[in-house]
Order: sequence, then structure tokens, then C-alpha cells
Amino acid sequence: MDTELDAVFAALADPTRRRILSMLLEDDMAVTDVAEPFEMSLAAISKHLAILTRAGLISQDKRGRVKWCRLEPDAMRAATVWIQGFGLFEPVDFDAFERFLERERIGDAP
Amino acid sequence: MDTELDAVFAALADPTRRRILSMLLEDDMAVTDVAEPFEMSLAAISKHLAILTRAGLISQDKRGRVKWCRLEPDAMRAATVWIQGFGLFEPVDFDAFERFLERERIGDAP
DNA sequence: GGTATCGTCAACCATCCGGTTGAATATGCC
DNA sequence: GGCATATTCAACCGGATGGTTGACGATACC
Repeated sequence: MDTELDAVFAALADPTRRRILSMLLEDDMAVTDVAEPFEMSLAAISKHLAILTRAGLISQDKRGRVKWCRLEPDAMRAATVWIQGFGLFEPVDFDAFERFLERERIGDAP
Repeated sequence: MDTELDAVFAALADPTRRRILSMLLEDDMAVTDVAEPFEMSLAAISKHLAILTRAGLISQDKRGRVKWCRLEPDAMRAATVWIQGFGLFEPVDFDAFERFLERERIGDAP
């Protein structure tokens, strides 16, 4: 039924994977570069990336011998929509949030 | 660190638990009543409720011999905030996001 | 062709998860 | 006291998870 939502929430339930997602927020990355800041093996990171891919949170595109990882925001958006379905919170203005991020990024620039 | 978020997302990653949460949206319920529509044992539901409680998504209040379960929306809100601002672990961004939310709320007010 | 780099596969391990069943602990009722 | 109801505990099971290591298949470079 809602196995997609299962996969998304399960994928988000791990700090390593959340950190990977936030790294990909900056830019697309190769698998080796994703693994670099972590203290675990490359194989472990590769598994985490597979879980994120299965959940639809990222996509992987192999060009040459390097595999590029790209954030896919839609799956995460689905999770947010489910939470909002509770009606407990004001609906989130995604466009406003995008503008917020943009402003922050500009503010941080030298 | 971020074990709280771990627990929230892990708790949300199960359809039974999500269904329980949506049931509790209606009203507080006793454990037995929560278990009634499910086809699994009462003990299994009791475990699910323990997981939801540990994640802070519900609270349980024993009055007499019946234990009442109540939805606690704050934990879910934390998850939403992370998703919306994912990658904003740095306090600076979190504060900025709080201000952003505040601004949005003021903007929306009549 | 030979070699280094990128990434996954396979096997293994410890631990957790979601479920069961049966016994145990409260509490309420007569 | 004695019995029924509400809920958890304890032990168990099969399967998933998160990690390791070592071998392997591709691709790039000289």
C-alpha cells in the first residue's frame, strides 16, 4: 500500500543518510567524494546510497567510471505531505522556503 | 546528538504506527481500543505504542487500569522542520529558519 | 598492455525489528 | 476473597540492518 512512504521514512531514520542528503543539497557528488568525510568503509556508504536510491531520495547516474549522486527532492516532499495531512500544522509554503534558502545562500556569500 | 530525530523517523517508517497516529488524531484512546481494528496481537500493538512513546510522538497516561494514549504533535513538527530545512544542522541556519517561520506566520496573520 | 582508480558484490557478523505465545501484574467489580 | 479486564513481560523466531573485509568488474591513464 504505502511502501513508498515506508522506504522514505526508514531511509531518513539514519544520521549518516541524512548527512549524505544534506551534502547533496550543495551539489551532485561522486560516490567516493560522498564517502570521504565519513569514517566507515566505502562499501558501507555504497549501501547507504543504495537505500537512498531505493527510497527515491536520490538518483545515481554513472558517467565513465564515476557514479554521480543527485538529490531528488520529490520523495522527501511526499513525506512532508503525509505529515501535513494530519492538519496539525500550517501548510508549508515551499516556494517561500526556496526563496528563504536562496536569500540565506546569498547572505553567506563573501 | 540527533538520536531524537532518528527515533521519530524510525517510528514513522511503519504503516501500522502511522495508522495508529492517525487514529489518535481523532481522540485519545485506550490501548485495547487502539488494537481493535488491527489483526495482530495486543502485545504487538503494545510494542508499537512503546516505540511511538520513546519517539515522543505520543504520550501514555495510566488512569486506573486503562492506559490512555494521546498524540504529541511536537515531535512530528521537529521532523517536518528537518525535512523542510534538511541540511540545516548548523545553529545559524536553524535560527534563521525559526525567524523565517516567524516572518511567514506574521505575514499570514489577518 | 599494464596499472591505478571507482564502485559493487559476496560472505560474514552482531544487533534490532516485528511478530507470536504464554505467563505475570495491576486494577476494578461483586 | 475471587474473578474478569487491561496491559506488559519474557522468551522465542525469521528476517532486515549496519557494519566489516576481500575479491571482482569496469573504466581511465600512460
